[in-house]
Amino acid sequence: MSVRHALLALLSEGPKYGLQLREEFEARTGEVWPLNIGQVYTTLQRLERDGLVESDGTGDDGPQKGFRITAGGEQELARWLRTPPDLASPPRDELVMKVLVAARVPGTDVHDVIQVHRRYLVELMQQWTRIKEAEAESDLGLALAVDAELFRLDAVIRWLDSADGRLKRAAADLPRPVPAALPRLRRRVGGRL
Amino acid sequence: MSVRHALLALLSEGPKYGLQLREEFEARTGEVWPLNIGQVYTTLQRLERDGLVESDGTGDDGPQKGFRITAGGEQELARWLRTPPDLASPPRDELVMKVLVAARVPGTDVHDVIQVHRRYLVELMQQWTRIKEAEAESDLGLALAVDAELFRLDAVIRWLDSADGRLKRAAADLPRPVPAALPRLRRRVGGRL
DNA sequence: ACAGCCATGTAACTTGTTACATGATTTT
DNA sequence: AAAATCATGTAACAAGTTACATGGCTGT
Repeated sequence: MSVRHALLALLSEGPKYGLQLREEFEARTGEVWPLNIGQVYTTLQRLERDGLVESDGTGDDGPQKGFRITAGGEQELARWLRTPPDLASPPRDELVMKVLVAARVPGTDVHDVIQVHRRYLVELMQQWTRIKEAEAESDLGLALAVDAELFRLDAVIRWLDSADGRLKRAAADLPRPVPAALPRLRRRVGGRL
Repeated sequence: MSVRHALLALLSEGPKYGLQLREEFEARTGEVWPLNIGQVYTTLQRLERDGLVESDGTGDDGPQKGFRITAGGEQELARWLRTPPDLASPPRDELVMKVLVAARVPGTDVHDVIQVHRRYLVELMQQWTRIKEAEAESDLGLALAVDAELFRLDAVIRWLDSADGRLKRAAADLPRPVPAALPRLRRRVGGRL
């Protein structure tokens, strides 16, 4: 749902063709987010089907087949830009899932699992930091994209540490607290917009 | 790729059937991550196809059709728990994309877009905090899941603030710095494990 | 002439979602 | 007997990935 709107945004600056869209997408994200070319074409097809873009004669049945955004497309783009992503039921983070689930797999030490991942995350942050120092000064998109990743990784590391603490405390307090079958209540957050 | 392994982990504690897997998954994540029941069944089919789980006679062709993990499944689970997620080319965050892309959509004020989303994120954090205060004491899974979300949201907010600053500075320094066509270099990070 | 690139596309697959269909058992 | 809930599944779709096929143009 994200790439779709990004392409729409690029087209709002003027007609573009497939490969060009990929290049501009990657340029704006400092080459940090590669974009599959196959997806560009299939996404363009769906956008056309939904009436958000249309072919602008040039290069039909040839190279550099241009697309232009429609009025409906402009409208959808404006809507998207002001609508917060649906964070209501949060994305299932893989690392979080590992920890939640590893805590009870027989023969597995959760703290081991946590530390293995923590080391990897710290190393990743160092790599991104090096890239940022070397190149981000001249490339705003790169700086923003790398920052986003650094903030994200930092948050994950801090969560791992807090989870490690919580799990240690829980293990000390009650050896096996297993609240096996609780009454089910489904949580609902957000949804106001 | 995440749910698949979570189910495997649940089955490593003993045979389970479909609905039961959903219930236990949601219990461990404090009901914060709802799990679609349809996905449970299709994932079980794929796991069986791949030889990671097998049906344990009980309830075949009836209700409570049990599955048990195979040796291959145990092995795959252990591998997964120690393999860091591929963070090399980072996930395309929708909010980050909006900002990177909104910066240049004609007739759009990036700072507006940023502030709209910032307000929403702060409100979401407050909601999660309330839930945590009310219920997390008695539910470790919920506490961990909510913490993960709080850390994540906090990171996003801080990134929004830093991006806002960066964009303001960039606008002041050079009115339109557009480095239109840079030499393409694709970034590679990680990949060591 | 041929290698290499630019450019567009298609096929097959995975993960995930929603909605619907179908029975069996339990509750009222 | 009807309604609710438990339980399993299927169909159709969206988004994303990889790999392959095809053709035009360019430089050697």
